[in-house]
Amino acid sequence: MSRYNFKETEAAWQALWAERRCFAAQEDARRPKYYVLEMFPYPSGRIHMGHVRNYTLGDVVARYKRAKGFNVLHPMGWDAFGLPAENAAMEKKVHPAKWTYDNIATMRAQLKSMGLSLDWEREIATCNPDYYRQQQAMFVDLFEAGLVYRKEASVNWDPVDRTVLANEQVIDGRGWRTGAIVERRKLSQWFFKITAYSEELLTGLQGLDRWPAKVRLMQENWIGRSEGARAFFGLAGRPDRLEIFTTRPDTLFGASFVAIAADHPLANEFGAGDPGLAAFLDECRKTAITAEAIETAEKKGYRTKLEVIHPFDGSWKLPVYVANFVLMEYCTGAIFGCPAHDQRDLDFARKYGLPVTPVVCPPGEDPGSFAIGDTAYLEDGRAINSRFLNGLDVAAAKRAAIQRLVELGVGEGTVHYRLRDWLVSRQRYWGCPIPMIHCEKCGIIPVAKEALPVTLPDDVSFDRPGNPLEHHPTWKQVACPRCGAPARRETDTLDTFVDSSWYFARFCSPKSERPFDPAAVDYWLPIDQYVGGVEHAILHLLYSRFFMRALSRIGLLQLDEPFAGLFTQGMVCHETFRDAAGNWLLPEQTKKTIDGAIVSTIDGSPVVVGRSEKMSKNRKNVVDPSVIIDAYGADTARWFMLSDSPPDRDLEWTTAGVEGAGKFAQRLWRLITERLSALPSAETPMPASIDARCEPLRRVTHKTIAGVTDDIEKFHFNKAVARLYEFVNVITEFVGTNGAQQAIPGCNWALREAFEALTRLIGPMMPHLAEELWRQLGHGQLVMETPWPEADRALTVDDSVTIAVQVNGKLRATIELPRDAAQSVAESAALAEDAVQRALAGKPPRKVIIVPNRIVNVVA
RNA sequence: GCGCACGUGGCGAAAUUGGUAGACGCAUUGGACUUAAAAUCCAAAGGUCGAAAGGCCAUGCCGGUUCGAGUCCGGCCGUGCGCACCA
Repeated sequence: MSRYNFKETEAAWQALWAERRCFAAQEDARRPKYYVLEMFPYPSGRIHMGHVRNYTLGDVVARYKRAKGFNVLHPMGWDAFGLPAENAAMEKKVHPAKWTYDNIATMRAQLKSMGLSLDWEREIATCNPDYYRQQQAMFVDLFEAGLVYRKEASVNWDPVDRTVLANEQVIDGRGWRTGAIVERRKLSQWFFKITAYSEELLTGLQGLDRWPAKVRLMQENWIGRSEGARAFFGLAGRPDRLEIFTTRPDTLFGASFVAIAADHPLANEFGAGDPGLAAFLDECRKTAITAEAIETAEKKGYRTKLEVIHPFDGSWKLPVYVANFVLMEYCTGAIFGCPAHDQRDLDFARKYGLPVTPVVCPPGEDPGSFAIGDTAYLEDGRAINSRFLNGLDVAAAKRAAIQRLVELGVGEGTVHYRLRDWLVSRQRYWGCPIPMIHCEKCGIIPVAKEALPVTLPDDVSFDRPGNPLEHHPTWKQVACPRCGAPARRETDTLDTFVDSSWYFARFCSPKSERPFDPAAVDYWLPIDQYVGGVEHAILHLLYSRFFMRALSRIGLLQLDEPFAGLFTQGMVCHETFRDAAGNWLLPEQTKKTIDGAIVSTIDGSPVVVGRSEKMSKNRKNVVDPSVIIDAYGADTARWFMLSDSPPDRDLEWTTAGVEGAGKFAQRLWRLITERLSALPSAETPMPASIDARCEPLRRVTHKTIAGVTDDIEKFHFNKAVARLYEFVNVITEFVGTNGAQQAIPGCNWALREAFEALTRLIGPMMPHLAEELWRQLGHGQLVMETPWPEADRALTVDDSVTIAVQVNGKLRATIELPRDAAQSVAESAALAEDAVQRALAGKPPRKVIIVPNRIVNVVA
């Protein structure tokens, strides 16, 4: 029995693909293009199973589309800047650049062993000065276009990584990488003006019909559009005014107080002359901002000595509170409270004895007697107690109130977005230097384009905490480009999410002297299919959508949406193991004893098996892809990744599953290679007449072609796998299990057809095995150069159909009928069934429902 | 708290979108081959009653619509994800 030697075979085909430059892409106006991309990896050391899944999914698409005749671009690169390199530098005394490039070399070799159809000639690394030089030029252009600015703001500070973070990188009040509770710090920082595109980024989502609805919704919520009005309340006895935002301008006559944030300028001003207020402000600032803290924190206010005047009535004064639930970060940091129609305001009013005036009357209630109890009324109704608004419904009252605000010059209708500008400066070394110079005389001056790139100095030390660029003895000393006086180079570097916001466009012309070659980006963009983890639903995917718009503004390309199709894959999970002391154990440090118990291989002690979780180094529930590829081969690892679980769901890694995949590869090998001698040659045309006994096999072949094609188009790879198993089972049954002698003698041509279809259909999933089988089948051409098989429609539709027969909705029999048989034929055939008659128990059917080619339901 | 998903055998999952629930795989059990094991092949298998034929019960729970519901509607329960003092 011959065994498939995956080790030699995989290496040989990989070498041949590389030698023939099979995956090198070139623009070709005559062919339809297809750009498929997986999110590029951070070179952390070695690839993990998440990478294997991600790149396998993308590679199936790439190879399939190539076979379908598309000109496919499928590149790979490295998201190479980032903090782990600096941490490694501190711990292992190795330079971040060396650490990073060593990791890239390791991971590149690992990826190559997977047999991915990647165009390695386009490989890029974001830490390469050739790459970040372009990014620095973009930064300067964006600065000049007003899309980059520097301002002092209250920002998120991660005390562990010792850098600021963007809003998107703070999750539940904690840094996204470190998990440390972020602090608020007032710092001068660089921002990208993503808010200039709030509306566009929101409406653009509607056109992304090949994105998961979930991701679109998340971005929609993140942008957080709310329509309402801004209104000005005059400060009693002062010339200035207080600006508030509300979504309910129709309830202005129900106002009973105004509340401002503790960080509001007015709060600070009054705190100076009011020790009680000063103490309250202190208390507010100390309150943590984690989810739990917010959940439990009591809603508190402090009544200031300030009063404001109602925008609609100069004689109506309202008290001003400082309240701990009003956020300076959101909108103007000031609200008006309408207790009758907002639950939080109601609680507040009850607590501090403020009036509760209903101004919206529910339908059916008497306006004269309607009163609010413990629950605010939030629904629609008619305006009451609201002078000129009385009688209007909520929507009309909103419009009328806004109109009056405008007439009186005390406000206007407005749209507010939750999205904040993107804070991009980081106080770290291993990132793209921000090409700016601070001159005492001239201010902030961009580095001249000719002087780019501003490269990172090599001679840095990580001996003390903080930014090594800041500590460098000479690097930041520079002459002002404008006046020549001694000036200071910007020592902040860019958020690595900037690097990843345009890498996919750089792949179109990775060696261009300009950021992009216009012909190349015109040809390849947008990306037809992007594949990656859902954890980037907001961060990377939103930033990139913004960045393409910003780059279009400065004329580098013309593109709004970079990712026409998006697929978010699930995680790779594995059981977790701990020993008696609670220490995590690697899967290979555990074994199953004869009686089924799991014990440690270190000391034989019992192991506690925990629930399956995402593979992570912390929990040690990881399996090294290289170990698997060495033991089972890349094709087997890929096949397992594709079987069983739908790609968008989490996948449970099991040794048994991988072994099953390996067995299938061997089974395929035997099935085909053991019967080669019986087959007609590869060039034999279809015989003029084919033995009727071959038809069942031919039908299954063509149905499988049609089914697998449809499954791949829809990303239902697990179903494609199941279908191929079924196909193999059918072929096996057809040929018998003891070699070729049992096959129907006249059907060798049909058998070759089945084998060839099978080989081509597994090509995207198990490319090496497919190539080898294709060669064994006598083909000189590569299977990856062979067009995708076409199903013969005449063979995918059966002449007869199995119809279910129900009595009162319960299955009683099945009948075989010619396709599209007359309803009367179906009815009499159904009624002729014994089981049907038994179920009817002699009663005549009241009604017979017939769905052609599907079902007959007899109603008794 | 708000929003969005999802709940199907021992396990991963299918189910042509309202029409034969459990395809396919894993694990399991029996058998063949073998001195034996591995590998391979064949077969069984949702639960339950039954010797069998066959019946009944089964898609988280409770209702509803329908000739017919895993699929649609309403209400619970549970899990996961996102956002969260959002004005």
